[in-house]
Amino acid sequence: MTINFDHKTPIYHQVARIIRDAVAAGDLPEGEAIPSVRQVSAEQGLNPQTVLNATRMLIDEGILEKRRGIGIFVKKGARKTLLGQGLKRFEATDVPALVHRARLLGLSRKVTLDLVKEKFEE
Amino acid sequence: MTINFDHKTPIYHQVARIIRDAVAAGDLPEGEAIPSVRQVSAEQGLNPQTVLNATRMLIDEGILEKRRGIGIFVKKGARKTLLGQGLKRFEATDVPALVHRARLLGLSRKVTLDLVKEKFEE
Amino acid sequence: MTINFDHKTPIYHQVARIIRDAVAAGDLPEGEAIPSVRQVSAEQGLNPQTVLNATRMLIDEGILEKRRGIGIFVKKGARKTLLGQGLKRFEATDVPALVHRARLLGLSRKVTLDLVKEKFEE
Amino acid sequence: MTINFDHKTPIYHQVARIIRDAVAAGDLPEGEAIPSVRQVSAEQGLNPQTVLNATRMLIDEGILEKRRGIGIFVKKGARKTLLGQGLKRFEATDVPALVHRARLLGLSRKVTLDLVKEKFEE
DNA sequence: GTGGTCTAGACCACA
DNA sequence: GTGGTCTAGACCACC
Repeated sequence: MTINFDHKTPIYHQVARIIRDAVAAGDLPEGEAIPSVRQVSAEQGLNPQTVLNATRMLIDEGILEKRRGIGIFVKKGARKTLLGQGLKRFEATDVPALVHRARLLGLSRKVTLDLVKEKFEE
Repeated sequence: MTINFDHKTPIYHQVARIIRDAVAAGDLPEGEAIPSVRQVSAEQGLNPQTVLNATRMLIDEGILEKRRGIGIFVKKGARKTLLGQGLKRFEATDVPALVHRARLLGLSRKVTLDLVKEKFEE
Repeated sequence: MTINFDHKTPIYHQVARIIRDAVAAGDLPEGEAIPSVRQVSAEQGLNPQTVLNATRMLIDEGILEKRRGIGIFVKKGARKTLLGQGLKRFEATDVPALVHRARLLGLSRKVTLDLVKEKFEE
Repeated sequence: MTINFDHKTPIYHQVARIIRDAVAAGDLPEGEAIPSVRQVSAEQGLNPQTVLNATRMLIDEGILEKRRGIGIFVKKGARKTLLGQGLKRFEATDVPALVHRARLLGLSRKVTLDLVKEKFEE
C-alpha cells in the first residue's frame, strides 16, 4: 500500500484504486466492513478528508455502501461490478489507446502484438 | 487543431500535444520556425501566456529551441527524440500497464491479443 | 531577503537565488516546507505567479518538490545537489573564466593570485 | 567567430565582445576601419540592426569611432582604454565575485588559490 | 516583428 | 489552507 505524494494523480484516486484492487482480488470480501476512515488516515498519514473522498467515489461507483453509525462495507456484487466496469473500460478505452499510440509510432500490428505477447509471458 | 476548453487537461498541455504530434508527423519540419506565440494565441482565442507555457514545456523537453528576437524553432533531431521517447514509454509503460490490467480482469493472453488485433484492423 | 526591482535580472530569478542560498545555508532544512507562495508574495509585494515561477524553476532543478494540496518542500539531498552543482560550476566555469580574463589583460600568475588572496582577506 | 543564437546573452553583446577581443589582441589595429556593418551582417546571418547595436555600444565605450560616409574605425588609444576598463572590472567585479562564490561553497583560501594556480598552469 | 516578465484578479482541484 | 490554470493588459529587450 504505497501512496505517491508527488505524483500527478490525486491521492484520493490512488486510495480508491488500492481499495478497488483489494475488492477485486478478494482481500476485502463482499459484505464485510473496510477499515475505518480514521484508522486508514492515521496509518497512512493522510488527511481524513482525503480518505473520505476516496470512499465517496467508490460509493458513487456502487462498490461500497455506508451503513450509518456502523461503518462502510463492501457491497454485495461489488466484485462483479468492478470486473464488468473494468472489462468495459479495457475494451472501450485501454485497448484503443494502446493501438492509437502504436500507430502514432508507426508500429506494425505484428510488432505491437509481439510486445504484448512478450510482456504477457514474463 | 482543436482545443477542448471543457476537458480537465490543461490547455497548455493540449497545445503542447498538438505541437508534438505535428513535429512527429513532419508537419512542422526540423529547423523551421513554429507559428509565433501571438499568432497561435490570436487564432485559438488563447492568452499568449498559455501558449507560452506550452512552448516552455517543449523547450524543456528538447523539442523546440528559441532564437533570440526571431522566434521559436523545431530543434534538429526533434523527431527522433520524440519517437524515441514515445517508443520507450510504449514499451516500458503502456504495454505493461495494459497487460497488468488484463491480468487483474482475469483475461487470458489469447483474449487480450484478439482484442488488440481486432482494434488494429478497424 | 531583499528583492531589487530595478535590477535587470528577473525577479523570479532573484527569488530562486534567495531560496537556493537559504537551502544551501541550511536555513530551509531538507524535508521541511518552504513558506507558501501566497505568504511570500504577500510579504514581498509580488504577484503569486512570479513567486510560482521561481519555485517551478527550483522544482525542475531538483531542489524542491511539491506535495499535493499541502505545499512545497525542500527535497532530501537538496543541499548536496546544490553544493555539488556549485562546486562543479566553480571549477569548470568560474575559475577558467577568471584565468582567461587575467590572460587577456596580460596579468601574471602572481599578480592574479595576489589579487584573489587580498580579496579573500577582506 | 561564433555566435550562439540560443544563448541567454544578447547577440549584440556577443558581437561587441568579439570586436573588443580583436582590438585588444591587435587583430583590428588602431586607426583602421572595421568590416562594414553590411558585410558582417551578411557573413554572419545577422540582422544589420544587431551589428549596429554592437558598434554603437563600442562607440559609447570609446573603443570605436564613426567617420561619416567612410566607415567605422578603431579609435586611437582603444587598446589602452580596453585594458584599463578590463583591469578595473577585473579587480572590482570579477575577483570579488569569485571570492564570494568560493566562500558560499565553503572553500578555504588555500583551496581556491590552488584551483586558480592550477588553471593558470594549463 | 519576436519572446520575457510582471501585475491583478479570477476560478478550480486537492488535502 | 495549498498550488494550478487562465485571462487581460501592460512594459521591456532584442532582432
